[in-house]
Amino acid sequence: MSRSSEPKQPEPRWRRRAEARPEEILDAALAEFTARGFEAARMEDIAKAAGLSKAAIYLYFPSKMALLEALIEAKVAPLANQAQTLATAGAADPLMALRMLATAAAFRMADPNVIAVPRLIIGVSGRFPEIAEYYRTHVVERARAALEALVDAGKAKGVIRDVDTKAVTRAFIGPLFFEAMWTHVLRGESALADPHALIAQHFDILLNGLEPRA
Amino acid sequence: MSRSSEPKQPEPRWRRRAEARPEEILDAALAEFTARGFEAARMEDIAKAAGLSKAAIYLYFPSKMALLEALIEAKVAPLANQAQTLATAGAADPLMALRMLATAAAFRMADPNVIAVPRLIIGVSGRFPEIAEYYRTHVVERARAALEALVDAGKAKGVIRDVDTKAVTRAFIGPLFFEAMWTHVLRGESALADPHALIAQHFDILLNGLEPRA
Amino acid sequence: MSRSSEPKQPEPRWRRRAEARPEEILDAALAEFTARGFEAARMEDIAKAAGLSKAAIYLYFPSKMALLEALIEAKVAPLANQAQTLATAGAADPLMALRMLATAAAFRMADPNVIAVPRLIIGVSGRFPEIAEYYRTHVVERARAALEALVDAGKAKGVIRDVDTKAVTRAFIGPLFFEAMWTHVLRGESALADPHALIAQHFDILLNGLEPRA
Amino acid sequence: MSRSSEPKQPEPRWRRRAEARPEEILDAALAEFTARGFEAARMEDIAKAAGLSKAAIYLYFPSKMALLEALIEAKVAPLANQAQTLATAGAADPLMALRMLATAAAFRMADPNVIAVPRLIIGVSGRFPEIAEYYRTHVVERARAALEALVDAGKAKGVIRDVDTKAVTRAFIGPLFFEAMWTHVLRGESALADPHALIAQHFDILLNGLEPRA
DNA sequence: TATGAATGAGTCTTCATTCAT
DNA sequence: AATGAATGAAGACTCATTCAT
Repeated sequence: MSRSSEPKQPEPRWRRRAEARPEEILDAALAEFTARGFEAARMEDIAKAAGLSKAAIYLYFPSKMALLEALIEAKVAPLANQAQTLATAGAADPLMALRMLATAAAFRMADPNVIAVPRLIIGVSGRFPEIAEYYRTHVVERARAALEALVDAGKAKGVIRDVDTKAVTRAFIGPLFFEAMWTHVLRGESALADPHALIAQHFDILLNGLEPRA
Repeated sequence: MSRSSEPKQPEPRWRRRAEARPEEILDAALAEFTARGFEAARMEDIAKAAGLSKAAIYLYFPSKMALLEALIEAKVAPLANQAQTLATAGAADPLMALRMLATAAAFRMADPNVIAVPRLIIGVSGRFPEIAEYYRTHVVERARAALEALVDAGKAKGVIRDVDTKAVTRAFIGPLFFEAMWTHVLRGESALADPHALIAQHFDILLNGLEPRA
Repeated sequence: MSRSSEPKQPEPRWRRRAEARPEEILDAALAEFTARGFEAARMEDIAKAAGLSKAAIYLYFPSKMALLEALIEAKVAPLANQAQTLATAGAADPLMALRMLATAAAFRMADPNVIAVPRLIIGVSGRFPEIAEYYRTHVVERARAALEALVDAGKAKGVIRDVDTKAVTRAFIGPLFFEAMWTHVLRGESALADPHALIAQHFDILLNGLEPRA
Repeated sequence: MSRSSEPKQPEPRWRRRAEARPEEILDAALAEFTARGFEAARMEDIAKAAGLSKAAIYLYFPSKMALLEALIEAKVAPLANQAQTLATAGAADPLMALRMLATAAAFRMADPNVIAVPRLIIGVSGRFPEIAEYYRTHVVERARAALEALVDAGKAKGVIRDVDTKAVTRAFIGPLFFEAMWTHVLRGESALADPHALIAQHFDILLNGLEPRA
């Protein structure tokens, strides 16, 4: 039990938190990029937001562009995983999985960060198509694939009508995406004041297509 | 001799295109803004694309920002009108109106210019919220209102089930919007290779929610 | 005779001397590069010396490096030609040619600009070996070749002893080069206060080797 | 216990190389300064080459400039001594001394380090005239003086013709200097592939001027 | 109306130098 | 003695905008 028995762990008191820095910087960068756009964001502001001097950022990232890339990559990895998980975990009860997914999505939509990255990508897609492509292949395409797998599973199980899988998927994603843009980019009044009710409505529409009503 | 005898024709040899200029410039600006983003777009490139010298642009627009504003305004006006028209024209047969609308939208989606403005707005929304607001109130809100009017009309006529109007509207717009982003921003392969078929599918899903199948 | 008969030569009164600029800039650049070294020279100072704003330089040269390259090239061309001329023009009386050459060189040595370029090249040779090579092949090697041709011609005519051509050439160039460095780089007191006398001495030494004294 | 009993040996485990450090650093500095020029050389690279961290250099030298100064001084001292020695040691047989000197110089010329310092000085002379002056007074002027002493001694002994001492000296140094620049700075093919033979030729020229052939 | 030339203000990036450990 | 982390100051380069013609 006794910690005292352990040999000396030099563990400098706080090591100037060097290894926390990259993440802090990326967070600051995302914030600035989102607020001002990639081009208009100033390294100095990112630095200030991260609590560093301008020059210090370059100890961790070699350029503004690298910051953007690292940012995308960092934010993308978890999403890709989630998609993977979803497809397998939901295979047992695809319909339930879709329902839960929509509800979860609707709730997370209150967080402006959710669309921060997509929005950023839309902004830079013209100049850096590789980034758009990276996002498409690593996130959107995987998410689509996961959803399609769920729908196909549902169709196989007979719990979902025989509709075009791609169309359903699009019909599933689209409104959520649009809602996010509407709310956080256009700053329109969210229709999701009561996400429960509205998602139910939305899903009802979809489900009526998927699962013909009695 | 005799200049004085002529009526006041100030030698219009080159004049002809003069008043076409503003529009040409705006087109060039939209192209550059879309391709590079507002910040990264260079006045010089816009000028080149419009066939003018950099300085000449300033004879028509006082600043880059003014270019952006004029651009939005110019592209927005027709849309606002269309929305207006739609609501009234479609009142007679709302369901048919919605169908035609979806089909038309799907077809126009092949044109990358369709999302050029929305995309641009997403890009600058962080820095110029007024622009985002302008677009929201002048375009998106009106379009929504028009659609909602159609749906409500449909419900009143009994040809549309009693669902939540806002939800249907979102379910109608969302997938189209998403498809546009997917295709032109992320450069994903369009699911609309055969728009007819797919829109039918999409609409089928919606309609199954709107108009319960037998 | 009458100019008046000619059609309108628009010839703007002074055309803002745009085409004189590049040379002015190069001169300023040479001065700064020589005074401070390539790295330490600031574009702003070059601009100031050339009577322009910093940004204006970039209308004529795309980068500091380009400035250096253009500079070398501009200063090198005439030298290369002179070498060419020398070899042919002097073929008739090689000994006289060498004498005159040495005298001319000694006189021009008073001008600090003479070694400005060689000195600059020595300074940047480590970082930009291509520039050193360019200078070697275009200037030094040609000069050597021209001198060697003269010496060989002299030997063929019997007015120069049968010494090793390369060695003579080196013995001819070396002291002049050293004198230049001594005077302008190390700011030592020139031994050439009376170039005539000293060149005579120097040449006497050489000639006594070339043409054994009675 | 008992530390007190030991004599003051402050644990010299690692000490050994400590006092070699300054020299190692200076060597690294010379290498970098030569390769990139004083301005372009980065302290970090010097540190790396010397096997230290950037900050550690400052424990030995207070600034980059100090590094340059120390460097010059360190490299200059031996040269000054050699010159001193030369003049006295060669007084007995000045002609032989000059011959040996030339041969030795020619052989040492294969080592690129020989001109490293002169080259460096030429590079920084514009910005730091004091350094150029230091080098001139401490090295070049002394070397000249030593050579002139030899020549004068030769003249006094009657083994050297009565030429202008300064001119001979210059004629002696110049070609060697030029050869060094040619070889190591311009990277031209050395004429000294066989130094013996060529020096003989070179010296032959000089000596024929000093000591008229039969 | 049109433009080649010019510039002021700004941004990214670098680097000698210092600091805390 | 040594270093990883940090920064202030500076410089190359860009670009929206203005000016003179």
